[in-house]
Amino acid sequence: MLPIGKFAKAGGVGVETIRFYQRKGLLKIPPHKGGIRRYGDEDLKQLKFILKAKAAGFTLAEIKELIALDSSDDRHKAYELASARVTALDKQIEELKQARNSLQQLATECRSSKTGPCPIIEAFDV
Amino acid sequence: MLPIGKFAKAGGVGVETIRFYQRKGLLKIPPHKGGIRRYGDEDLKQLKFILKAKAAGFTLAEIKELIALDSSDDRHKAYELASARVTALDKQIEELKQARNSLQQLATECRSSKTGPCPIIEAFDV
DNA sequence: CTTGACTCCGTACTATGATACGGTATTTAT
DNA sequence: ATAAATACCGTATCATAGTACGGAGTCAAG
Repeated sequence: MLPIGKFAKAGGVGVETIRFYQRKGLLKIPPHKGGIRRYGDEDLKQLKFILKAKAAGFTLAEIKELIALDSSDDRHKAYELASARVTALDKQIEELKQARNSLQQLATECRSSKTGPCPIIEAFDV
Repeated sequence: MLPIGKFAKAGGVGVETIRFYQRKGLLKIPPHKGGIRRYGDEDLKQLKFILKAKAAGFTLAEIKELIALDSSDDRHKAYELASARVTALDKQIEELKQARNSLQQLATECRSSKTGPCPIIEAFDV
């Protein structure tokens, strides 16, 4: 059972971020045994979930919804949220890949040739 | 030569966004021939560049830098910015792919089985 | 048994990227 | 030639996701 500082560190975020997520209702505030609140495995799991869901492009509001859904029986809603995000992710991944390739080419050109400006704006003119 | 409303529409953004980019120095403010400013092909190209660079994950501040660089001869800086972003994009694309797969699986499970909650938090427990 | 680090909690501030408002001026369509 | 739609510009407000501050309380090591 960790105090907030260790808990935050275990998740790789700052203390203030924990408190922020608590205020938003994404993490519950543990009962305090004598003044200082302590966090356990479940809390850490929840925090890691939040961070991964964030990395998947969910907003905090959506994550809150997912957490509520996690213990509910609304499979349909869960399915919808997940598959909408899969679709959005597919689109985004494609976009990022394209952008990546444009940039890679730009980088290569900028490195190989010696003089004159890099046509940065042109490079994205796909 | 388009007035701001048509120009914004051509780029798929709102008028206020154009004005915002102008204030930020990402778009230049064209001279006004008799009260109303008009935008041409170059402006549209620049706007589209901004939007694509944004999609590539550059911040507006970085985009401003890229635009300045576009007409400068600092190939080295351009190379650095581009390749740093390529690295970041590769990482992000990987992350998104993982997230995508977790979600896809979650969606499938939520659809196929009929009862009980979807283990949403578990699903990300990779 | 104190001193320094950590916690608690409320409130305020920050950064980023827009969006909205409002008064005046100018177009454009009828 | 006049009314509705646009444009101009400065300033204000918003949403998201934090980050910081400050005073009071608590804990742990020397």
